[in-house]
Order: sequence, then structure tokens, then C-alpha cells
Amino acid sequence: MMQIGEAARRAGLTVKTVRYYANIGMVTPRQDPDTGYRDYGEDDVAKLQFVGKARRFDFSVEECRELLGLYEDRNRPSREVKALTLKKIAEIDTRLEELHSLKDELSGLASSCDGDHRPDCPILNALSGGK
Amino acid sequence: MMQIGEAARRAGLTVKTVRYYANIGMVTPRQDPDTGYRDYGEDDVAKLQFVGKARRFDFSVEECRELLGLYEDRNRPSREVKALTLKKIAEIDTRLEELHSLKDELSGLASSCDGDHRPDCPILNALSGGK
DNA sequence: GTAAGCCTTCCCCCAAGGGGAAGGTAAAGG
DNA sequence: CCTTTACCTTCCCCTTGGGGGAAGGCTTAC
Repeated sequence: MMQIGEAARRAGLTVKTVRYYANIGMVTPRQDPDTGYRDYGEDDVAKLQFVGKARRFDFSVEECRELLGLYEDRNRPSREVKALTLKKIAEIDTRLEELHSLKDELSGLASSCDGDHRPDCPILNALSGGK
Repeated sequence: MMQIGEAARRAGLTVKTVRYYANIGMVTPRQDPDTGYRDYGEDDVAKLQFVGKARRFDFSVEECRELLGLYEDRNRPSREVKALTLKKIAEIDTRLEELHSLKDELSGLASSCDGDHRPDCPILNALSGGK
């Protein structure tokens, strides 16, 4: 059993983040009745690592909570996990397309602009153009 | 001169958003001293359209404020506008790379998972793996 | 007279924590 | 024994870009 600092270090998270996860009921450690200190076990650290990794995969905190539930359920069908993953991939695809088209438009504008000392600027002209 | 609803409609923004831009001092209309109503002119609507479009290009509100300053300065060098645009393009590139690698990793996990009724799930195994 | 459709300010809400204040606790050093 | 150091606790405000809705004021139409 360890204090929050050690648990955070092992999970690669900040203390603030770990405390936040405790507050929202995602990873709830035991609490020492004497000191009031949170007390983390190995299983808690494993959950924190799991959540940290899922967050890095762009899963939201709510999605992490869901994944964590599946993770703890020894009998869940892998179907559910895969569905969440595919949904996340679809979201990433959507965002990729948006960013690609944004980049194309901005690149077009940038290449049409001299970028010198003179005031004429096609970028501003485009931004002020209708719609 | 028009009321906020009409200005918002013309700029393709919500009233809430237009009011927000007034509050943060980005597009500040005249105020009717009798009714207290905001009073927008054609130039204000043009600015709102400008900001709306820049926001759709993923410029932050602060960046929009900067662009708007340049837009209003008839003598600004186009260099400054181009620099902001290139910076934004670089940010988009960074995000694109992040999302690409996320997608690759998630796709790899998803394809290795049967997604059936059985509990074995390589996705969860990967998420619970070290690091 | 009152209902509709504008407008105003004011305040709380979201995600996912970060920053920092004020104060309790435990162990090591002088 | 006292103090410093390094932990820990709760509490509250801040971030982005507004959305939702309450409570109230106006003019116009019926």
C-alpha cells in the first residue's frame, strides 16, 4: 500500500490527476481513517495505468470509465470493447478529414500571399470575403 | 443599423456568440442609450463574418482578435498575417501526426480483437499492459 | 389587456484537470 | 525537543468558447 504520490509516479500521472480520478469515482482507493490519506494498492495502480493509457488513446474520461468497467468484468464479451474502439477510430477519422481540408485551404491562402512589407494580403481578403 | 438578432443571422452566428464577442471586446457595437439594446452597423457585421470564418479555420479567439487588428489596419505588412497562418498550419500538422499515429495503434488493436461473445480481448490486454 | 417576439443582465454548466492557499502529518537532523 | 522538509488534505478560482435558462423590460399586433 502506498500514498498518492507514489501511485501517481508509478502510473505516470500527476497527483492532481489521480486525486481527480478519485473524486469522480473512477479509481477509488482506500482511505486511512487516521491520517485521511488515500491509500493505493497494486490493483489501483493497475487501473490508473489503464486509464492513463486509454486517455492517451484519446478516450474521454467517460469512455475510460466504461472501458474500466469492461476491464474489470471477467465475463464481458470482447464485442463491446471492440465497438468502443471502432467508434473512437471513426471519430478520429472525422477529425482527420476536417483538419486535412482546413490545412489545404490555409495552405492555399498562405501560398497566395507574398508575406512582405506591403499591406495587400489575400489571406485577409479571403477571410473578409462573403460567407 | 440593426439589433443583435439580425446581425447574428447575417453573420451566421448565434446571438449568444455575438454577445460574447461584444463582452470580450472583440466586436463592440454602439449601444442605444434609451433601450440599452446593442446596435450593429454594416462594418460590425463584416467583422463578425470575418471572425466567424477565422474561427472555422481553427483560429482561437485570441488569434482572431489579432487577425482582426491586422484586418483593420490598412497599412499592416502582409508578412504578419502570413506568419500567423503558417503557425496555424504547423499546429494542424502536429495534430494530424498525433491523430494518425493514434489511429494506427487503435486500428492495430481493433483488427487483433475477435469482437465476439467471448471475454478474451487483446485491446484490454494492451491497455492494461505496462506503460 | 395580453400574448408574441424581441432584447437585457446574471448565473451556472461542460472537459479535464492546473495552480496555489491554508493547514495537518511524519520522519530526519541538529 | 524543536524545526525543516516533504509529504498529504480540502477548498476555491482559472482555463476555452460559448450554451441554457431565469427574471425582467420594450414594442407591436391582435
